Parts: sequence; C-alpha cells; structure tokens
Amino acid sequence: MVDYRSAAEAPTEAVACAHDSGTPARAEILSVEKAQRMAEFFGVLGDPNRWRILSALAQGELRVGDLAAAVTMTESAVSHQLRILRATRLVTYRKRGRNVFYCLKDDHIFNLYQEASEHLDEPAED
Amino acid sequence: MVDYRSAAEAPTEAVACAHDSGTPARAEILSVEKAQRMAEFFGVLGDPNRWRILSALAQGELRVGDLAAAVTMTESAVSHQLRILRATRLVTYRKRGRNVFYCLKDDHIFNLYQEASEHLDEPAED
DNA sequence: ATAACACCTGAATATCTGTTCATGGGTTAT
DNA sequence: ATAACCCATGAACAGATATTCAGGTGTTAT
Repeated sequence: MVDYRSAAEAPTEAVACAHDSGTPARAEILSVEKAQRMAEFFGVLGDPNRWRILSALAQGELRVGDLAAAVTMTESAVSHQLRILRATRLVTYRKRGRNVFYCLKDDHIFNLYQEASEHLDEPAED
Repeated sequence: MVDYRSAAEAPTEAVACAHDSGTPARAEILSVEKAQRMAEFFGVLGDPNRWRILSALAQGELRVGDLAAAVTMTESAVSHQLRILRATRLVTYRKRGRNVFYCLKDDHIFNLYQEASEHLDEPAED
C-alpha cells in the first residue's frame, strides 16, 4: 500500500518532541485492552471504501441501494461494511417498508476527519 | 477480532442523524484518492502494538531497546513498526552514538486519542 | 583489529480482512 | 398466492499485514 522506504529520514539535532524537556509525562502507557479497543476503532477507519460510505452519508440519509450506487460498490459489499460501521456506532439506520435508510450517528467522524486532514496537510519539513 | 453479530440493532423511529432535516450537506463525497489517504493514515492507528508504542513515547523520549522492553515486543518488531510511524510522521528520532531516541512528533495523536475515547465512552443507548 | 552493542532490513509465514457469490428473510405489488 | 424488490448473511477466496528469523550496517569498547 505505502512505500515506507520513502520515510522521513535524517533528522536535525534540534529537539522536536511533542512535549519538551521539563514537561511532565502526559499519559500512562496504554493497557493491552485499551490499546486493543483503540486499534479496533481506528482500524474501522482504515478502509477507503468505508470512508467513501461515511462521506456519502454525510450528505444525508441514504438507502442501501442508493449508497451502493453512490460509491460504486455492490449492495452486498456495502451491506457488509454497514454492519461494521453499525457495530462501531458510526452510523444508524431506520427501516421504512422494505427500504433501510442509513445516516451518520454523531459528529465524532467529522472531528476525526478534520484532525487527520490537518496532520496530513502538514509540510514534509525535510 | 470483533463480534459484529452483537451490533446495535432495532433502532427507534426518532431521527438520530448527525445533521437533521433542513441542515445543508456538510461535505462532498470523498474522492477515491482522498479516501485512500485517510484510510492509510487511520490504518496505521489500527494496530494495538502501535498504540502501546505511541503511548510509551508519550511519557518521553525512549531508545528502541527500552521501548521494546516497555511494550514487551522484540526489538525487530518495534523497529518495523517505528518505520511505519516515521513514514506517517507520528514520531521523530534523534541519533546519539549507536543509540536512537524516538519521541512523538506533535499533538495530533493526543487529539485523535481523545476524540476516539469520547466516542468509545458513549453509552450504548439501546 | 576484534568483539560487543544498538538498531535496521528483507524474506517468509501465519493471520486477518474485504470482496464476491449464492442464498435466505421480510415487504410490497399484482 | 406469487412475483418482484430490498437488504442481510455465510462461506470462500484473494490480497494485505505483523511477527519471526537471519543477516547486515554503523558505533563504541578492549
């Protein structure tokens, strides 16, 4: 997926830690359980098609079929992904007859998107 | 990893969308490229050992060997992971003789952690 | 020079993950 | 009742991923 050989190499001597010298440690080391929960959550956001689904739902409620068309995936594939997004409580749904309308559940996904964008938009600084 | 059969089921009729009725759509649907970049970034945070490494570094600078001991992984495994964290610009390093000291690069990881925690701590509401 | 140390890297393997395909349940129309 | 429609699900397969293992580079000590 990514070519890690093009990683940021050769740092300067200037200290570039998130918290410098005298600053007290901000956090304890994560327990394996907490780390596991974090990883499971972020892992859900680690798939491009799930991001496309989420961004489509950011425009408003959508039926599964329309959602599939919007992201050019099969209904089955979308349905599988929606199950995961449901379990992670990122989306909710509402049944009307034989249709099922999905939508985003809350604002957390927006904040995460924004925070990630800021990080990704930062200059390479090499 | 997760049992998706225990997903949130049986919604009420009350609308629970992130943006209600008349609100205008907040975003366009993500391009495949942007979705790909997002997924790659969040995918890095989709591993429990990487979270333990990051949280260990949140306490301060650490040598690779000490880091490995702190998270109970082999030096090799840690080194492989650090390469990924370096490429994602989540950590930086500093060479002193034959030692290499790693530390967190910026605050984004804290914000992401906090945002995710808030989401995960929300009640199940079933 | 030689050995020990700290770290990095490539290949190989076991595991996890996402899609497809086929099928089944529930709802509406005829 | 029957057919058409919408969606969910399980199994299976292909692709991605993380660790282990063996070996390599560069640095410090003897």
